[in-house]
Amino acid sequence: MLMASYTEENYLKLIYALSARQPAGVTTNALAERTNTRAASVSDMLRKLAEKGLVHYQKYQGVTLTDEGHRQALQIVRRHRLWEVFLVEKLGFGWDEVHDMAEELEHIRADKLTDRLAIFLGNPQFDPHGDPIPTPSGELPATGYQPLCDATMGEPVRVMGVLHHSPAFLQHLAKTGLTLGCVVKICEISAFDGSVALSIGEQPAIFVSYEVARNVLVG
Amino acid sequence: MLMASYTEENYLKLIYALSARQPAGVTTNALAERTNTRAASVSDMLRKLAEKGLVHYQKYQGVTLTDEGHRQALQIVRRHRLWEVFLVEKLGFGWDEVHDMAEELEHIRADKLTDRLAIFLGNPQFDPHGDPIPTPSGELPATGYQPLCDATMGEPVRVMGVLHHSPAFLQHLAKTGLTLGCVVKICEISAFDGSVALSIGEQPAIFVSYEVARNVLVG
DNA sequence: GCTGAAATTTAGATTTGTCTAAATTTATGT
DNA sequence: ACATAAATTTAGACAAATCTAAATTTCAGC
Repeated sequence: MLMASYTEENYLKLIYALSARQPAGVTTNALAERTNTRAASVSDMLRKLAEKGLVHYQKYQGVTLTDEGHRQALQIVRRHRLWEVFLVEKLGFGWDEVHDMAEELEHIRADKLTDRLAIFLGNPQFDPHGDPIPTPSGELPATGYQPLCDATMGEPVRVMGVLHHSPAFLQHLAKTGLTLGCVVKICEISAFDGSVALSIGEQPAIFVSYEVARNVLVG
Repeated sequence: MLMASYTEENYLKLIYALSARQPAGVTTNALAERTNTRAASVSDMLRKLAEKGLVHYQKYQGVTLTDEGHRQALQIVRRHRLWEVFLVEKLGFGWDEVHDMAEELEHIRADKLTDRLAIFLGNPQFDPHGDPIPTPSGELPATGYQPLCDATMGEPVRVMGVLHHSPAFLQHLAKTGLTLGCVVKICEISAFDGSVALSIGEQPAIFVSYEVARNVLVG
């Protein structure tokens, strides 16, 4: 009754991720879109996950994780983020290349493997995208980071993470020079289109779209 | 038409492994025993693999790999053995603990991952059990090793590998002191039960069963 | 060469995760 | 409030990988 299949794990992880934006309950359509399946398939799966006690599910009312579902989701997230560290730090991949590989590696459940991997990596607290890595017992270091677009104008802040992990977004960041750890300052937010004028370190100011500023975390 | 499923990969790998002992064709029952499934299920799968062009299959006559099947099997074996090196060399596992984890890791197909892993590990030629690691292009370093039981009496030889990978066997070896790389000499083969008297390095002679001697490779 | 045993395959069913199409429930606009 | 649009669920089907039970083929002993 307790062990989730590969597919079920992907649902748990996705419900966890979308819960941040939809705390009252993740919708069927939102899940269908992100899993590249149809809403009908999602309904079936939610019923099954509810039977297993991994989600709270009321028909037509969206879904949230149970305590057990939340615990399992955090384990998956922990494995995903540890493998991302491995791929970047040890194998030399770029942070824009590792998501799909980590997506497969995360499903290997052997706790001994995960724990030794964490030790091998020096028990990192954050993955290459700045996301916190849950501890073995499921605690998630709180970050208190905020989106770059909400930072105080003129105040220097450090880039600590991203909200999007798509290769396209990460490569775009690389081109603008916005790398993890660099210090930036908002110079101006355009009244015309919301574009954000930034200075990165001592460089002259550049413009990034509001969409970019909304998906970069600073602290 | 070309990509094999997780389960199909396990069949290919197994057919490859059993082909060494049954070059004329691996039997359905042999596969059923090793996959923990029934002969009927194996029949179904062999028909499917034949349709995909991965095996030569004549009803009632056993199965062999096609060139493409052989190529894919070697890729899987390469990944399996590279991950075993990683688990032992980098994460500090014993050689008796790594098989099941490698069994899952081997199914991650990303070539970039496999190639970078090989580089990270220093392009090893042999896994922790002494088995040769196929190259990216599918060449398998020939070893010319022979079972310990066939070694010339009184002649010192070096332990280079094992034919069995079960934790029970490997832990038994550890207890007798037969480790990879150690130098041994056959002192006597018992006429009573085939037990083999060995001296390991400068230590006084010990007895191991014929079954042990048959599954240790020396060269 | 026959005959029974062993090995193998076929037939039909089951489970998992998906689909399409139809039915149902909730939300929206006036 | 009420019609209709949007979201969601149900119904029925399918492919993958397995099973049991029955049928078939091969093999071994004589």
